[in-house]
Amino acid sequence: MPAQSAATPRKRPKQSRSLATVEAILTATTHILTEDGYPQLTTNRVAERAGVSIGSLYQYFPNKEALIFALAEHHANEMAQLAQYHLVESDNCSVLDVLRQIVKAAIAAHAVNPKLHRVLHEQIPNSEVIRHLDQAKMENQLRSFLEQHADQLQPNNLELTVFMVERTIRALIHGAMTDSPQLLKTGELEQEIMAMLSAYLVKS
Amino acid sequence: MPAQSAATPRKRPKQSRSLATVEAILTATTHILTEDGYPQLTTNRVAERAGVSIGSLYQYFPNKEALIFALAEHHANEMAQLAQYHLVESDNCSVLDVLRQIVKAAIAAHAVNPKLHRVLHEQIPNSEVIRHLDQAKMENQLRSFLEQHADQLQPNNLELTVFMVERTIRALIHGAMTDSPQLLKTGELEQEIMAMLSAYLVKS
DNA sequence: CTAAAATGTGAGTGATTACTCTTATTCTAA
DNA sequence: TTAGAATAAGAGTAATCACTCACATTTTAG
Repeated sequence: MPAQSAATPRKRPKQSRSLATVEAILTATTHILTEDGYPQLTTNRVAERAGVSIGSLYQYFPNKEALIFALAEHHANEMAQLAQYHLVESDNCSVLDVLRQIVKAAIAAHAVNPKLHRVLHEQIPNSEVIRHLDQAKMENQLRSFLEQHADQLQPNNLELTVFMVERTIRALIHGAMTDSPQLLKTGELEQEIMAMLSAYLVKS
Repeated sequence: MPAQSAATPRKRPKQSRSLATVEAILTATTHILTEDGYPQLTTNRVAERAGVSIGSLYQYFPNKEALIFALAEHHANEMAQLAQYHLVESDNCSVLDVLRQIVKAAIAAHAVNPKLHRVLHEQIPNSEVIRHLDQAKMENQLRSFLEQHADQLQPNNLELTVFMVERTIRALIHGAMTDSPQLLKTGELEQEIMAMLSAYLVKS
């Protein structure tokens, strides 16, 4: 089961020198992915673009997969961090207010690096692993929200509702990012997701 | 723009012999994809598994991409055909009845070959092209439905509504196929999608 | 200052793979 | 019967790529 070991850094960088190396490698990976796409992502290319030797790359990433996973993890953390920022004050708010906050947070999170996000989810082999990084965090937020307001909500099956809402939000944001970016800019998407989810969730 | 030419058969099979060859190649491709996944899909392997020489493969498919696209097209057609079967009689039915038919049809279509469907959409590079095959057909069905019952429906922006409903249905079915197959078998998913979409669409 | 640890280097390797090309076999039509 | 078209065969090729390894340089600590 090298599921972990395959994705675990071979060495931990200890000096600032090596920290810079690792950062340069991750940055180069991001740039190649967003500018040229996954098929152009070779480890030699990454090293070259990072201004680092191929040997150095393999000191910190045991294989290509680990490199991509590290990048995906980093990106997922940045998204979660930004989302958290949108979810500060959820007391003395109506159900709809909190729901709107969640939708806004999800949209904001997807704006961190849309190109990278898309490549990570559409072009990387075994992207399911990457998907679970985002998914798990959002499901937890949703579960907590749905539990707290259970009395004001229509559906009674918690896990099923978490599934429905999480998938719906992510699919719509991702789809808009890809095929209709203007829906995001104008706020139309936020409004329409709210219309859909409030009709589904809230007792009338 | 070799978008077409790259995916166009190099030669059209004319004798029954060659038709069998092409069919064997597509079948072998399906089996390798569903059993071993995309990384294991090499053209030599396909030929071997099909009991055909590699030279023969390249007589009918100019490159690997064209082979995959042909398979995706074939699968999309099978899905559309099965969906159409579920949409025969839509006269003197209520809005909800027609909507339920559409949901049922979409679920049935995804049951044609779930494993292949998943690989095509998750593992193939440039899967967006493949996605559009399914997407376009479903959007047309939805647009026609939404137009016909516009007076009984809440949303007023047709294209936006098509977007919302199409993405939602596909994401939920795909997600259930992947992560909670029992939701499909028990009919829970159909019921919950209906709850969500009817609340969103139908005037109360 | 010095030894050892950490870090960096990049030519090289072995394996893989998409695709070609030449030759052989089978079918069709007249 | 036969010429030519269609089809099949599969060894070979050129390119790519993930990854190693032996060695060089820099940093740290005592």
